[in-house]
Amino acid sequence: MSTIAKLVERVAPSAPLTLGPLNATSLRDQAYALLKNAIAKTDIYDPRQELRVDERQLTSALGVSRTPVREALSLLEQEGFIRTVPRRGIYIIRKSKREMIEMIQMWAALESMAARLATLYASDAEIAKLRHLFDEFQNSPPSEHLGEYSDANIAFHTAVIALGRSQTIIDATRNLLMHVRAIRRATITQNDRAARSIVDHLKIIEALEKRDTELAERLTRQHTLDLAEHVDRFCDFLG
Amino acid sequence: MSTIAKLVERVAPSAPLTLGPLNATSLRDQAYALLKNAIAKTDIYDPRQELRVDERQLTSALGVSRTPVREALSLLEQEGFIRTVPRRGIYIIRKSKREMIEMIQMWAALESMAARLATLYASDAEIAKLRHLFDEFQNSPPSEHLGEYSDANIAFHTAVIALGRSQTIIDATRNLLMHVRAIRRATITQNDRAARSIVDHLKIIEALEKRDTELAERLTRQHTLDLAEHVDRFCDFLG
DNA sequence: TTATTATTCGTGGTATACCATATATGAACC
DNA sequence: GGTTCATATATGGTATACCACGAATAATAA
Repeated sequence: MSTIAKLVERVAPSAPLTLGPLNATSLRDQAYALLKNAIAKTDIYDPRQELRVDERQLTSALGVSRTPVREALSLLEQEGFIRTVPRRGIYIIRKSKREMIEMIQMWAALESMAARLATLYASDAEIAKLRHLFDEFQNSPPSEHLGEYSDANIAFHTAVIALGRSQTIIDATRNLLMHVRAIRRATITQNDRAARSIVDHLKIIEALEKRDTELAERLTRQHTLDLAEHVDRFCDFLG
Repeated sequence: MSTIAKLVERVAPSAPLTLGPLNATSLRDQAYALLKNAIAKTDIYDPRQELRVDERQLTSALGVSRTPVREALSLLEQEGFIRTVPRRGIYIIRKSKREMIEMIQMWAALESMAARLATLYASDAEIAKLRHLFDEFQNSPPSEHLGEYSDANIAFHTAVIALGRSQTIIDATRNLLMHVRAIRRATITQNDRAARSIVDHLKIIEALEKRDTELAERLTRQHTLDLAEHVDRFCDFLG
């Protein structure tokens, strides 16, 4: 049984007797969500990780036919998570270092635009909430809670994007996050980056509060471009 | 026969006797490309335009079964070009004004990042080519050749993005272009925007030539944000 | 043993039949 | 004539059988 298949839970485990709409969403969408979650949870950069996805094995594991599974896989392929090679198999894609850097640069472009929009359209209350994300790290240095800080770090960037109120940008960054998240986690422990990033974040929050459009945009962009630069230098474990 | 179906040509018209690989690409990909082209050529904002897509009609028009057509439609749905309503039908999506503005803003974010990258990585020769796009408009005002100028305008923006050498950004903007193109064409005739835009373009080219990263980025962003602003004011024909 | 050929098997791709249900149609009744 | 209910139809969703092709394996010859 493949490693991915193990992560997958059955769609309908032991069918409880709840009434109501039995299947609000299509099997295709369920399979899509399930697979995407499985991929997100997998550390695809672990060299020992099996990257093969067995289509027919999935269908039996999910208890559905090939059709909805194949449609879900088609979507994932278009999003760049997997690649299907005719008569060879379906494989989870391991992004190269260059691709990872490009994705971070694109993230920088979108988040900085979101920051710009946030200075124009977000409410004071919404911006104020950003500070709370780091309340617990005010007195104790983040280096002591790297796991929690990493989550807060990602939550911060996601929140800034949400403040921009552009559903288009929010949607576009959702998939990017899946790829970038692993790198953010890995690099947070390097070079005291946690402590530095919290300084940057506070400056960004201040710029947003002052409604300084250009500054908020520039700081946000530069903060993420720094990550791209860091990956370029220190993440040679990527292809 | 639906309007879309009329635009679709048969996949294999009268099968010429050329040897070689008969079907290099899968039927799914062929159907996908065909449908996307058909949608691109359709003026979906013409109120008389039929937006219904008949799945079974398509299969007979293309001479293939439902499976590859359905997979192609799935991809187009995920890209936001169509929407399938269970037991109702499949419809081409007409973007709302807000969505259009968001897409233009996202375009601004990505193209300005590409301009930034271009100042760092593009060659002088590549940047020089940008000027040629407007050679024919140097002496005669663009208002006399709006059709050609509109094409050159779009070519310019696409070229700037290509100079950034980020395949990720290039791919991401390709779909955006399909939506934004119609608006660029429509607005080029308004408010003497053609003449103004050519001035902006020349300034952007100069900034790229001078390798002024911040300036090139800012000018590019502002130029496209101006379009968003213009659409917000004058394009009420959008939902 | 090694090289070559034949065969099997696994894979993704495609065609097709069937299903569930919302809508449309029309018949029956008041 | 209008309302209600039963039936038919159309549509997207799903299951399944089959296909073509290449890789892996086995069989065979040198």
